[in-house]
Amino acid sequence: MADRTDLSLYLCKLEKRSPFSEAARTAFLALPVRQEQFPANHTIVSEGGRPTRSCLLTTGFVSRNKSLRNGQRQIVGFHVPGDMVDLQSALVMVADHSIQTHSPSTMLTIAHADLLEIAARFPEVGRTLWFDTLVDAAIFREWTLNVGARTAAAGTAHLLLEMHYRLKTAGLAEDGSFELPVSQAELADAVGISAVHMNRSLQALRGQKLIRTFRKTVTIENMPAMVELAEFTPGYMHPEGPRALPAT
Amino acid sequence: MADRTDLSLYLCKLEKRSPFSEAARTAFLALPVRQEQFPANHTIVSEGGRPTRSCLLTTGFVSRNKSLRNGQRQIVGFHVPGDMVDLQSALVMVADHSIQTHSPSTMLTIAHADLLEIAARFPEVGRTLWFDTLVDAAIFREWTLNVGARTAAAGTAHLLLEMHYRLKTAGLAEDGSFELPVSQAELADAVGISAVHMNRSLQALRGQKLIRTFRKTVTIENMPAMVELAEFTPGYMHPEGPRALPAT
DNA sequence: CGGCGGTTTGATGTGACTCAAAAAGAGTGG
DNA sequence: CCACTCTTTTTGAGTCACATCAAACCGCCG
Repeated sequence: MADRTDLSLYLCKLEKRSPFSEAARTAFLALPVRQEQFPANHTIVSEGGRPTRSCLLTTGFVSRNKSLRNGQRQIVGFHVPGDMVDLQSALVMVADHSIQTHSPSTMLTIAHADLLEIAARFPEVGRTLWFDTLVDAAIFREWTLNVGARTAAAGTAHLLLEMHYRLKTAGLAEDGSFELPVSQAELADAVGISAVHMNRSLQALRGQKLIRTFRKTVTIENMPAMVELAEFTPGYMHPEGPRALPAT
Repeated sequence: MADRTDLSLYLCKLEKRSPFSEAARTAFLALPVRQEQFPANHTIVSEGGRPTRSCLLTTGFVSRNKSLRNGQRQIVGFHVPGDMVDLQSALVMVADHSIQTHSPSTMLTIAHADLLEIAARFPEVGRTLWFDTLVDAAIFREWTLNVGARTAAAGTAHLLLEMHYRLKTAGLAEDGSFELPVSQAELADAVGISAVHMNRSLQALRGQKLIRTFRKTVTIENMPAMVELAEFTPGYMHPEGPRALPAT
């Protein structure tokens, strides 16, 4: 799970969903990658930019956000190691949102042309990347619900549960504990509330002994109550993987 | 643009983005479809359901929504004729949201197996469907911004502008006028505000002579002011189409 | 030790919600 | 064409969740 300079981390995740042929696996691992390092709070892609490579996050923490003229920022998603952060740029030419690190991060970048080529050559690879995009979209939908319909406390709880779930899947959480290198102001931008109110929502969760925080580590103390409050059901992330390929 | 019992409507839209080979075009039009009719306010897919066919909307108006236990409902997207409403179910087995008609609608449905098969056989088809999903995701992101960061009036304006833009692209709007067969309560669920507040937001827009409404017809009277208020930039829908396929 | 980003607290304002009921349309059947 | 019902829109009043502003506090780093 540690720092890798090859794509096996991502391959592993993809194949957990549906296996590749031997040839696809070989070609995938042979994709030319470039490793890049970024400091914390660094903007990797800006809204309106035209990235030329897609990024696989191997260590660190990044977010995707959009902003309004008045300075209001909305974080529309977080990414954890093992995520293809900028898969969409493979096909979409101009970025409709920014991507930013929250802790020092390392990425493996792949040229779009290479990604499209392997997707075209091996249908199972294309299908899996498409599925990745579908899961991404499902997470955005849930986030809309979070921001639009849930109360501040429930939305916050939901965000924490999602991050816990995803980090655990990536092997980066234990016993309901995980590192969240994100300030309260940033969490607020993700849930669509003010920083002050985020602070008070977290206090409420702590007061009810649902969570505990120390430095940037969050511990979920009462998982059932959190799940109940947030109405969290991880099904929307589709851990079951994609539909099996029709027999050919 | 009218009622068609074949897929040429959708093919047309897809090929405006990037052309298919002759063989792909033929295979696409030969996909076995089934035409289905639904009345208004009919639930086509329920959250948790397992649809077996994907739907292309040919006439009517539908939405995708998720709800909370307390009855709060969030509409996460609308669809206009020419949209593949349920493309995602081709790969994702269990629906994470419901799909509902708002006016009498007719759909062409395609078996998932057929869709996956043609996507695998013709890389350009797979790529185009993937792109469709990417645009879908981009719209969800903008919607999150709408619900989380914009004020009620600006969010409402943005929603109206997006619907106008998409309907116009589908040839269903003229001179800033379009049919929106959706009640104010439903619009409220889309913008994440109460029905009463939606009513007052619409009154505000009317009061400033930005829009006019008659029955279910909305007319945008002052396009520049609306665009300014909503900070609407259609770029997020990526009308430029996908990146060109790498020369093989 | 001073400066700095982040967290916490308090006070006050307001945008949006809820409840309730009237008014206006739309659909149905006689 | 009217009477009836049902839905949708509109209005008013009272309340609450959340925003804003401002200042204090804290841990961290140089």
